[in-house]
Amino acid sequence: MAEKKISIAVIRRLPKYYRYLDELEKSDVKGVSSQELSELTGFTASQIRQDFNNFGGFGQQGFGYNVRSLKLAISEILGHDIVKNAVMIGSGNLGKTIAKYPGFRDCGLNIIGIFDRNPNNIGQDIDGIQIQDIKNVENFLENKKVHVGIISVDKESAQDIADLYVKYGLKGIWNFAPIDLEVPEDVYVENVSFTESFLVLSYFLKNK
Amino acid sequence: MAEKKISIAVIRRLPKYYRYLDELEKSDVKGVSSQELSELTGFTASQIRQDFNNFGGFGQQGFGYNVRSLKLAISEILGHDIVKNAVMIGSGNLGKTIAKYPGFRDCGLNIIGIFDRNPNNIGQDIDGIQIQDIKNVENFLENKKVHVGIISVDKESAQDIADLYVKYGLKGIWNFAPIDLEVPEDVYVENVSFTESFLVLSYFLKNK
DNA sequence: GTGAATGTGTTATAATATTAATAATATGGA
DNA sequence: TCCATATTATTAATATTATAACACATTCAC
Repeated sequence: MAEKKISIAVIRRLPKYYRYLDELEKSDVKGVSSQELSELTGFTASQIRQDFNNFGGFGQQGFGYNVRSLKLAISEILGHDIVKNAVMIGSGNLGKTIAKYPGFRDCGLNIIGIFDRNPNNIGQDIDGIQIQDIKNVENFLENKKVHVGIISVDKESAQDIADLYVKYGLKGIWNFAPIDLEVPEDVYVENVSFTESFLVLSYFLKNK
Repeated sequence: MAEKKISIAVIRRLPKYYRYLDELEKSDVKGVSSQELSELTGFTASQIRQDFNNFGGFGQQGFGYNVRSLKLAISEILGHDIVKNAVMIGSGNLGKTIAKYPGFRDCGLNIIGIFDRNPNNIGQDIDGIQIQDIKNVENFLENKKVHVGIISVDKESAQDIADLYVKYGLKGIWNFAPIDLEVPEDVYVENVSFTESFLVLSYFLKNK
């Protein structure tokens, strides 16, 4: 198969489509047109049709898209339904918040281990997961099937943690530290940066 | 003046430039070339020069860019140095984490009020700010100079909060709820979506 | 059944963004 | 002072992304 490469811009729109399709399905709506989705999402109908066509024609001419099957298709592409075991290092405020965040289960995120070096945190329980001493993390990564490494430590330690994740073969890193991690080609890093986000807001506050 | 519009893609790169320039300045580096910045940021040197030229030539041919003045220029563009008073509604795990997040002061974020409807939270103190009853928020917005509204409530309440912020004339909303807010043209909403971020990671985990 | 209306899939066009190429300019050493 | 070097500013070329256009399949009313 030709494996047409789907652009990152399209990928970043998929979760939004998914969200609305999920809502529609819950409201028992069976079909939806690109025009209707356009009104919901704010993207143009043309773009929506283009996006969906990236992964094969789902629509039915004269009718629109079947909500359920389109949602499933997007879910499939995003790997929504696959369970992704994750380890978190750093259980400060941010780590705890992420670990407790509702709705991740629905994305297939399954945090199976949380580690910290702070003795005050070790032993605490976050939604049924006990925070372990970071000393145990290598052993844990060695023996468990872990797909995603979450980094919620300060920026000084973040690269070390990333190196550790890479060493144990994790291919996905979810990084909350405000630093650019250096990882091999085949590892994907998804950054969440509060500061960068806020600065963009700051820009528009000033220039709008 | 011609007010050349700077594209959003450029704006989203600026915080990263700022970060590295800040580091360089702290290491007492006086000048930097686009080539060097390229190695640091991962953007091409050509793109970096283009970006900087969007807001006037700062470089010196044969030498590069002056770290300090370039940093100041970017800071100026982002409105980094301007104090932005903010109100937060929703002081659950996420709200508390944001409120305590270190480094925001350096971006000009100044949270002056935190509100919640949960009696268990009201009265608690977050880094010197007392959580108030949400009943008081209208009065607060009426009387204080507030620039940014932070939304850290669940998605069911988010639109109501947004409406409230809009009603009191705030022009910037920092939204952490997983929903697209409807606001007038002149209000800018910056979304932070953990779920969307994670799903992109999920995609690459599967397709890389 | 037939024809108008709907709405996709696809191709064409336009707009943006990125990268490359080149001309211009400051620096520093002989 | 003049030349070689470094490196920007600017223009040009390319690639990517988004929008528009339209032919054609499907539905639905009559």
